[in-house]
Amino acid sequence: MFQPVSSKVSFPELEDRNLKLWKEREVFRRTWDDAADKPLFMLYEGPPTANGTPGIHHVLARVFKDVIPRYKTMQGFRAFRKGGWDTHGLPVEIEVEKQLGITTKQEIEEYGIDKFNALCRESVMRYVKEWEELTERIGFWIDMDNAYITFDNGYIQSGWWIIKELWDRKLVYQGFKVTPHCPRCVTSLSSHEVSLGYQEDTEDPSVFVRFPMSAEQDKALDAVKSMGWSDSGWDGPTPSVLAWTTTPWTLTANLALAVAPKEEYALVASPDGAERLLLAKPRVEEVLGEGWTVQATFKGSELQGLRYEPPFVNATEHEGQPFHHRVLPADYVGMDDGTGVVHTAPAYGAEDQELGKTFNLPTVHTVDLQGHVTGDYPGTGKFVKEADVDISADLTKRGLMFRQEAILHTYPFCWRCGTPLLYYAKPSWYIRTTEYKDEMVALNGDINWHPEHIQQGRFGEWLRNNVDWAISRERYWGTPLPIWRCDTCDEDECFGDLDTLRERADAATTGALDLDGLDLHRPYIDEVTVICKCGGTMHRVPEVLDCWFDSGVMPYAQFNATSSDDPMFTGGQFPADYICEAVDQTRGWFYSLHALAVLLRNKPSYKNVICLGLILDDRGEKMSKTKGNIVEPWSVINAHGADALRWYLLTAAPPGNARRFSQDLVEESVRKFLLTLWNTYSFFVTYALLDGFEPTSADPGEPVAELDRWGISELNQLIVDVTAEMEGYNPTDAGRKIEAFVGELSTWYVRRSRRRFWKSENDGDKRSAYQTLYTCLVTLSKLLAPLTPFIAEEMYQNLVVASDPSVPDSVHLAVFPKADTARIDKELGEATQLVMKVVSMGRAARQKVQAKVRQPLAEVLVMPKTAAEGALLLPLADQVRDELNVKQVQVISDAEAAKNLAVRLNGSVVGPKYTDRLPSLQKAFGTADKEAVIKAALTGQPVTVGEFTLDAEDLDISPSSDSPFAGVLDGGYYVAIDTRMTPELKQEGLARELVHNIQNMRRTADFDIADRIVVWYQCDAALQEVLTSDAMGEYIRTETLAVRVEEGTPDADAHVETLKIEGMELTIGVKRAQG
RNA sequence: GGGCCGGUAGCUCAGUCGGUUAGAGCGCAGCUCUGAUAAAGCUGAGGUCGUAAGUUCGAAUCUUACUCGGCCCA
Repeated sequence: MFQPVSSKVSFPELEDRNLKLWKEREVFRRTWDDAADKPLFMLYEGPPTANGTPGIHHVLARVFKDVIPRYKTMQGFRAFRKGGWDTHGLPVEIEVEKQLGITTKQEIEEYGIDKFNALCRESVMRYVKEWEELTERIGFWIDMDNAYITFDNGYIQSGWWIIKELWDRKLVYQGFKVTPHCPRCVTSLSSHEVSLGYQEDTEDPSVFVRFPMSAEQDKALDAVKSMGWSDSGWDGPTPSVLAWTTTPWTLTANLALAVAPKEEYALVASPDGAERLLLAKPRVEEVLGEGWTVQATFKGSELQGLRYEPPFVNATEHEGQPFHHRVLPADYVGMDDGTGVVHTAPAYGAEDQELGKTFNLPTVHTVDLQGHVTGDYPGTGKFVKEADVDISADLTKRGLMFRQEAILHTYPFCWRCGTPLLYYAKPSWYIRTTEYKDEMVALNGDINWHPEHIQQGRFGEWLRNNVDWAISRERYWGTPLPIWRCDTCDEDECFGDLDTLRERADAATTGALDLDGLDLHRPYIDEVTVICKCGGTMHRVPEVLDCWFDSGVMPYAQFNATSSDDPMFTGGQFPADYICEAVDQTRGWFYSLHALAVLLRNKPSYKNVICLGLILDDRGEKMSKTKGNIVEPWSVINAHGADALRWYLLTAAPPGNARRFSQDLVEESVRKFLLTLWNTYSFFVTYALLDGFEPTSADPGEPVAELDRWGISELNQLIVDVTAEMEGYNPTDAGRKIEAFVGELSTWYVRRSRRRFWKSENDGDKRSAYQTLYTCLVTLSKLLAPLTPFIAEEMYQNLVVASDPSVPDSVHLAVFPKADTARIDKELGEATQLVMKVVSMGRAARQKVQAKVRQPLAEVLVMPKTAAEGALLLPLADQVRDELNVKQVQVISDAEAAKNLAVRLNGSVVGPKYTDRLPSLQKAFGTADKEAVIKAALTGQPVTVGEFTLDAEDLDISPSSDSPFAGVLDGGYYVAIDTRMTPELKQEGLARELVHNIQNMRRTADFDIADRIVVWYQCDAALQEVLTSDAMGEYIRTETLAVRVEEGTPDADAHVETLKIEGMELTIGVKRAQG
């Protein structure tokens, strides 16, 4: 027998109960341990950082991560779900800096790297407990007991192995990376820190500088010939390229001039002909004003290779070859400011550096890390902003300054100390991902992206514009870069494992260290020195690896793999079947996973990915700590429960879209879906208990009742749909379809079936109704299990486990439903939709004439749109009759319908159309055969009235007011009720009115549904006639479970009310019958 | 400045291949029904489908430009 289920429910309590049940029965563990023979389904958990409390956006990701493995488990897979923690990186260090009240690297080193890193280690796991609690509470099943942690030695060694693999393939190199740098703090700033310090209206110099073309040029260059160059030099004044900059100090490091390859450039001569300048044609007038004449024009691409004289001598050779300063093409050059020629100093601009890499330019520094000019330049020794003055003066003196002004613009300053930031190229370690760009792009095509547009859009775009991946950071708390450099000969060597390192370690200095027990972090690993082949001593380079590298090695490091023969590669643990993160991971984890897998295995590392949009607040703004609009997940969960939150997050919006979040919307989704489901469930259990219904596991066979056949048909269609959506990684539409089904189950199936459960005979029809509803509820519990695991478990336990010990003891160990497509009856589905349409129109018709549904009527007329629909409707006429409370349903033709309709000209259409001919049309229309006109118009045919041909739009058809039928016309359907009353109908109406009132009294008196009662009444003759008539009296007793209905004074303890029915007053008393 | 996504009722969202009258839920107003419901039903108010142009017999849907919002990059 089932446990009774109240319609009142607290979802949070229900969830606590089931959390305990899962724990006691070890359900999650058994999905793995008892499934050793099943195929693996791999989830890779993108590790969160546990140095802050989880927010609602984390819940979003965790719910979507959870849904798919739960579904796959029920489909017969062994779902691998190992948790993980991201523990390294700058945010952790900044947190500790705050704690210590320090801000610079120097202070960290003074404090002691060992102590600093110990604090980092502590800090990063500070909120692990909160994360674990929330994870468990929302029902995200992931193995947190065996989570991988990126700071573990085992994890670090996997990273080392991968660096070594890439190193051996010559894919790791040291180059320069331009970063925003604070010369006072002597440190790089993260992009987040930079964005804290932008200042508008900063005054800076704005200088236009001549770059005279070199006397020596490449003979192959057509452009220089047309400018008048030959072996003997320039014919006429030497032309100069004109370029613009706001940082004169970077001119000391100028190595190239960049032009837009697709734009047009012009060689122009000054009005007096003494000067010739080359710049972008669209910029000529704005920069030079009027009077300059165009001598020749060139595509930017034609200028590539043009040699010029740099303002300062800074490089004459590179990699053993003579170096010449040249014009080079770059897509980033714009036409909106400057001269369309961009001065390029690879050491002091990110784009400059990229261009430098493309064309193999050296990186020449003329400024030190404190921002002081070095070498032999104007202003040497001064801070760059002061040196600007000296440099400008020098250029003016040498005639290279074309124009000098000042501008106001937005410039970044250090958020800590207010010093202007410099973009500065620092040595950095790279992985040569560009070598595998084509493979990365191609293999991205094998990944199943949701939403699809990310694949060729944001992610594809990112891959196509790939630049080498900078993987090192000059910091402390991170995986140390396993590269040692010789003090003597500068040789670098990479160590991929501890054994090799141990063999090569310098016993004299390292001997005392126990490598196996060593914390592989700084500063300890830095103490290990190695003897170089040259005999010198090698020290580890100071850098640590970026935490994105940590995340990218996760597929291998979570198994502590240290070789490409590791069993994980052949055991199905790679690649992942599924990952899920928010869209901000496009350049983060999605990329780091993909890049490393392509480089290492020439394979994608995930097959399917759901890429989630951001969560915004209820006003559509991004949630952030500073705005204070963060929604705390616990308050939502405590108020509405985890299933409610899950359901809302899963179904309210497509996962890829940015979405607004508000607690009100969660509440709405509870009311709309969870409560409807619960009430249906509660209804079933309540009546099943009354009737002693026991489910059988045997297939009850084809149900007899049309309604049951419909329910089962819709249910099987639902299984087909939900399975398809889940297989397509679309839990949102799966959920929406379930919601639609539950709605119809509750408001159509159950409402229509109420009397079948309520009637006293325990016959086959009743049993069929129970069996149908039972089947629907049990199937729903399984379909819902991945989405709302708690309520699904609650229903399954009570409906299935309690009465059948042979089934799995948790819905999450059960098999996902399989559709019986033979039971899907599409025609019946359409017919039922039609019934709903007709019933809806019938109610509208009743409403029009204020005819209560409680009052039976003789007949309803239905004109369907097509004859075929009429045939579809007829077998279900009973349902229409019942819903509309009429004695008869008649399907009628257009012609018959026309009798009850009126037609007039649609003035607003006909008026403008016929203007002055309107009176004669009206005359003709007045004498026309109205029924013929209506009939034609209903079928959409044009109709001839006198000399006029009228279309449907010219006519306005409406139910006729002088017909006894009150009708409604909508979309080609006509439904009309017969408003004529007979004494019998009237009496029946009164009887129903009495039943209605007595039922209300039962409820007010708080009787149990099954209580038998005694009824007393005092009323006038008309009502008494109803109460005492054979047919109606019996009907009233049956409906109200009355053992006696008698005239007289109620017992003193009866519940008594005085009522008015149809203007007639009566007094009724009700009381529980004895025994 | 570049890339991607979105803009449909007061709110949250559907809208299939371009095709009849652009829908649902919530909210609001009125009515009805009800011994499962914290429900449900009916009616009404509420829409320039972001704007404009184009393609087409026909555009919420396709194309282009613009605009607003969001994200990423520079």
